[in-house]
Amino acid sequence: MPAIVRESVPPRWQRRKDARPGEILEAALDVFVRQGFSAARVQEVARQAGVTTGTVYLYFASKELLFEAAVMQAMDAMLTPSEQRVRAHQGTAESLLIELTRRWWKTTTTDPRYAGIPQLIGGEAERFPELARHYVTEVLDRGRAMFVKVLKRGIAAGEFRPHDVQYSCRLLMAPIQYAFEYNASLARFDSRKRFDRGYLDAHLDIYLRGIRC
Amino acid sequence: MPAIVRESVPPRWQRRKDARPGEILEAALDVFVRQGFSAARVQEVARQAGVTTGTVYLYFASKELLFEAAVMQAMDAMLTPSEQRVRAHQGTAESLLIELTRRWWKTTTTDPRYAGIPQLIGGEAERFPELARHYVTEVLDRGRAMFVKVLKRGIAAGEFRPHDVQYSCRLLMAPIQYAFEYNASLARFDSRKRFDRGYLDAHLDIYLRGIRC
Amino acid sequence: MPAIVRESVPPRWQRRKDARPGEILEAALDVFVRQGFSAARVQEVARQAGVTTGTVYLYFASKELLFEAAVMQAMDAMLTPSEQRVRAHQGTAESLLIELTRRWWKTTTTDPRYAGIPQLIGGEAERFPELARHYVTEVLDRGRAMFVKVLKRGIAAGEFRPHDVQYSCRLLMAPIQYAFEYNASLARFDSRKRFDRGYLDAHLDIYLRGIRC
Amino acid sequence: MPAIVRESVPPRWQRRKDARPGEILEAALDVFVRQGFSAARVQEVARQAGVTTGTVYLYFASKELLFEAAVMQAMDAMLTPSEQRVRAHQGTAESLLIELTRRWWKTTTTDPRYAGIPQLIGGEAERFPELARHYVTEVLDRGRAMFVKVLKRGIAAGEFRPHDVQYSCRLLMAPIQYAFEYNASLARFDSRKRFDRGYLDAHLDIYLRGIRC
DNA sequence: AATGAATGAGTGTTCATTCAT
DNA sequence: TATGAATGAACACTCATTCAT
Repeated sequence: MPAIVRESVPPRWQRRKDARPGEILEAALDVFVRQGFSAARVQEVARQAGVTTGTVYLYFASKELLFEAAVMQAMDAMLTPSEQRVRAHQGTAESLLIELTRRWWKTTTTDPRYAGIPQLIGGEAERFPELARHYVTEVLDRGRAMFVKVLKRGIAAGEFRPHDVQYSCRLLMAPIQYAFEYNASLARFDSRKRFDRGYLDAHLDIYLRGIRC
Repeated sequence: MPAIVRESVPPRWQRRKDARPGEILEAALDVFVRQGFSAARVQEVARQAGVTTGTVYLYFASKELLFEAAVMQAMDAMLTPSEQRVRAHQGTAESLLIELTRRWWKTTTTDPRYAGIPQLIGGEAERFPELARHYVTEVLDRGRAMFVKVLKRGIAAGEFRPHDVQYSCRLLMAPIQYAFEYNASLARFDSRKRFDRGYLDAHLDIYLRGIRC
Repeated sequence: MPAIVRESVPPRWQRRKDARPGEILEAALDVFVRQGFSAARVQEVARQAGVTTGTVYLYFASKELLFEAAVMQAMDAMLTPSEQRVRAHQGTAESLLIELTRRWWKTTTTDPRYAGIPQLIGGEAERFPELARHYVTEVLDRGRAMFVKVLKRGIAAGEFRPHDVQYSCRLLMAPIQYAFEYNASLARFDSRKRFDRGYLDAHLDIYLRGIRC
Repeated sequence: MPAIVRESVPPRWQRRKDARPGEILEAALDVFVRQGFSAARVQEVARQAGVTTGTVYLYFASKELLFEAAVMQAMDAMLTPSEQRVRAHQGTAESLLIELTRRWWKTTTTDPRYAGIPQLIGGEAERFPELARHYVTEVLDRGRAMFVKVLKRGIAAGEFRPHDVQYSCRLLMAPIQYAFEYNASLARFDSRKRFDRGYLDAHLDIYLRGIRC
């Protein structure tokens, strides 16, 4: 989801200059997504990063800070620079909506490393409220704002019938987000895996029919 | 002569063999949903159930079995008992769809104890695959089958345009399930809490327009 | 091993008049011999005695006292009234020695319930020194005294050559006691089980040749 | 100007990866022999080894495995390395028998650390059958085989009268093994401690007279 | 007397964190 | 920097003992 230029806020989860911290964060993200915060073992993170336990603590003062840093980095990576597309786009709102949605789907399913992040954040919201708040305000709200802009443009242009875009933007996003979560965790137990490309097409088909004039 | 005043010493414990398991399961569900399996403490479950740790192990042989029992019980309670409505219904497929959906929404939001279960199951799918499989086959698949039946009936009756109901049933359910998960975890960090009744109405509005002939 | 009339010493390990305590003690002995004191479970004792846990504590104030009572009772039962035979015997010392030894062997192997007691006492000597002392003074020393008496008589009669009977009595008993312990624990892992009747005969044969004039 | 005095702060711990396992095993053996498996506390083992509980688990995955390792090591150390003496010996079978027996006695009483092992193994045979089997086949059977060889040689040479050496080898060993066990546990409650060097001499005296031609 | 559900102190074990090397 | 052996606090689980029934 979108984002433009990030102001240099120096938060707790600072990244060092070297490559090491990055490798550790990548490994951490993987382990945390698969196991959750509590079940994840720092040693396992170290092993996957190809370092020893002590090294992890050389860069991150605690497991909690490692978690925060890993998730923050992942969230940053989720903020795709799609907002520029919104400004630059010349065609209909509908075509833009389709393009943005397809790109989102493609990005996430191509690199599924981050598909489990939202579920992880939701699951650890009790213990890491700051992270949850960050996700809601910096990732979700920004994505919503982008879609809201397009939906409003479509209404203004007479493409879409007038309606509460706060709801419709959520209804555009929810099936996609649900699909990502499902594919990341439960899909493997489902014999009828239907959260595929056809699912997205069906979604856009029904959804767009539903909001057109 | 004053009667001897018996100071009512409350007994150190009560003997309630039949009630205990249920109370423990209820407490366990609450704790597990909030903290996840690993972060949850058996002692905390015991405390919430009003017993000591040992008592928990009197009824459940291990933390894992306690978890499974709690989630299983909750899943059973989630099983939509609406299938009879589908058989009995006389009106249009659309009206039935609306009724079923509204009932589902109402049940879950009225008794929000179970709203976090799917997220919990998804988060622990790696560690409890059996539970995940059970959820997919016994809860999700049955719910899907119910909606599929109504959608097919609607298509047959000419209410809905022909389409792949495997997708449309998922698209009917996904926004609702996503809303439940969101409300159970992230909503509290969202200043614009819009996964409310209006959201459901908007969903039905857009969705039904989208599949009508 | 021998003993005559026991003076009525009222020790901690008092037996109640009922049958219950006896059944519990019997079960306790069995469990303690098989598992040792620490590994034994009071519940298991109760189960084998056909009562519930609480009942055990109705008769024995603690697991330790139960253990002491069980072992004491068993020791009492090991004290066979053979000393009378020593006094009454008319034949040679050798024939008496053979008779006493065979009787001891027969008694213990016929009713192997008590074969494991000495090993149990030895294993728990650290924790139950009183019991160990009792075994040494009341069981072992008495048995030794009996055999010493016969050996001395044999020497006096010119049957056996003069020697230190403190040693020879121990050397008469040791192979037998070792055989009991072995048969009670390790024999089952031994493919060549040779601590049988032939072993006893060989013992008497070699031993008697060794002490004869 | 006085040199700065460095107060020698002792390090919180030493890093001794190679030495640790051995030290822990030694401590473990001591504790297990004295208390038995169940009564022994891992913490006590750690304390005696001069480490913390966690360190024990760094080298041994569980209390059971620690037990097995400790007993196994001790058993290996018990394996009579006397077999070469049997092959090399030039004198009479009797003199060899005496030499082997005296050496066995001396070794065990000089380093009495291992005197309690057989009793420990016997006591835990129910819980650790593998260990018991190993003891019987690798320690007892090998010791027996050694003595059997010498006894047969003696019979062939006309030193000993013909007899079943399976029994006589056991009768040679049993009084010694019993003495070890006794000295390791009950001897301290015995006012007449006679399982001493004189006991061994008496044993050899009687036994050899018993099997000579 | 008898029961067995409930207790709670204690034990084995894990793992985030530290620090001697 | 980097290591990984060592720590110790915390947790799951057990079981002797109690006591309401």
